[in-house]
Amino acid sequence: MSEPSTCDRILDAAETLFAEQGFHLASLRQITQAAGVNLAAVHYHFGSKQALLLAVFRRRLDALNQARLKRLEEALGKADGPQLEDVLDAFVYPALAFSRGSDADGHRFMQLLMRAFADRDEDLHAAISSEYAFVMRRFADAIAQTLPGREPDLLRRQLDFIVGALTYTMAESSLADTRSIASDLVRFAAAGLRGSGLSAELYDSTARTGARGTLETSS
Amino acid sequence: MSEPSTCDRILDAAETLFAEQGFHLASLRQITQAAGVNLAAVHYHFGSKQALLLAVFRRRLDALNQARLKRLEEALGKADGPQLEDVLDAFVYPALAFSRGSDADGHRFMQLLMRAFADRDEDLHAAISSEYAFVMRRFADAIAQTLPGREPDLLRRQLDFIVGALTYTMAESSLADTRSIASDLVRFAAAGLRGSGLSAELYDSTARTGARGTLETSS
DNA sequence: ATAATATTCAAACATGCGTTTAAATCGAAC
DNA sequence: GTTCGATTTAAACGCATGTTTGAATATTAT
Repeated sequence: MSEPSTCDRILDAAETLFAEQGFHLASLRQITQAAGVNLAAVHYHFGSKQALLLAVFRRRLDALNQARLKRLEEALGKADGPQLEDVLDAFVYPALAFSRGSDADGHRFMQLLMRAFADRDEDLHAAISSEYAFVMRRFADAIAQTLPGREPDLLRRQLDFIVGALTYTMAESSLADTRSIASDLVRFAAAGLRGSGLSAELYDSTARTGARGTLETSS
Repeated sequence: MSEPSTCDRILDAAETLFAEQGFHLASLRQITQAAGVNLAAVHYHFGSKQALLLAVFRRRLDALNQARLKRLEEALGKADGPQLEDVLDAFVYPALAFSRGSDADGHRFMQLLMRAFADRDEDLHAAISSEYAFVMRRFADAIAQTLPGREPDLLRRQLDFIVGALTYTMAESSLADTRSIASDLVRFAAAGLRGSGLSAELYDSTARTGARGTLETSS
């Protein structure tokens, strides 16, 4: 009885095969065969293929969110108030460590996560968003606290830049050192945030000669 | 004969449906019905569903690469040498304009492109890379020219950050103004690049004293 | 007009899919 | 030891898919 349960074996196999081949290409026959369980076990324990995918996501996102929030709490509890780099690191590092840890499936899950963002599956998107919205707002608030006066719309847009950079980086198959990648990304994001406090829209209102017109103010 | 040819009608419908639903979910019956052509026309003109996908990519990537390189040439031809913002804009703006232009299919194609990066389809990945490698190197060289002394490995990594931010932003369905998004992203990327070029030891300011401990201490 | 070629068409083929079913097997509780 | 619910199993169902086929039609050149 040291064997993992049927549910866990299905979840593990599904996570691997969904990430490797995509949701629609990975078949339940493949998954159940890799898990060493019967085909019908999926519908017995989860109800449908789609519900299985959601279960795979939930299991990992819970752990990731917890790790991120724990680090965020540490950053917020500092004596002098939160430092921007600490907040960014609390967001970036757990995800990268998760995607490159000793568990090879972590990396595959992160590829699956990026796939989910690329997909237009609305049910899946909604499920992930609801699982993430709370965490994202905590981080947005913390970052705003370190950048007083920043317009909320611009900050949201810049957070998307960081999420994109992080997601894309995680999906890359390069096996470079996690900590150094996290360091580089935090530094890059912090510099990007600090160095572009004013929205381009404020400049665009007067310069109508195209994007380059607004960009040549590279003082 | 004022109607578009069968090939073009298939390509248009395929681009839309691949982007909306993904490669494996969009069926040839859907595509040929939307195009108003017979089911077998796909195999007659393209050979297979996969070959149709590659044809869809090639048609758009040619145009995007051309637009990017044209703007890059303009940036490189400036009297005082290329400005970092101009080079970044040459990379960012055509993609964003393409994804949000008057042609609604442009946006869908960019979603399809992000999907391709998330997919592990090696044939597709190789085809896209070969179509992109030349352009990417041109831009990497141009950026390196504006940031003398930057370590090539770090620059490559930072370029991936920018590609990720751009790709993720393009896949978002928000309909905000293209030029303002491009400007914000260029400004963010330029600040990120300029502000994080120094090694960790030299990058030392009061704002960062807490980050190093967090980043380089494993939990 | 005729022949040759290129293209379109409706129909079928083989396959794999997610799902369902109903019987078989297991594990405790009484 | 029997009973009863939980779990596993093998088999089948219905359906959609990519692909192929061969005849019908349009296009072009002679």
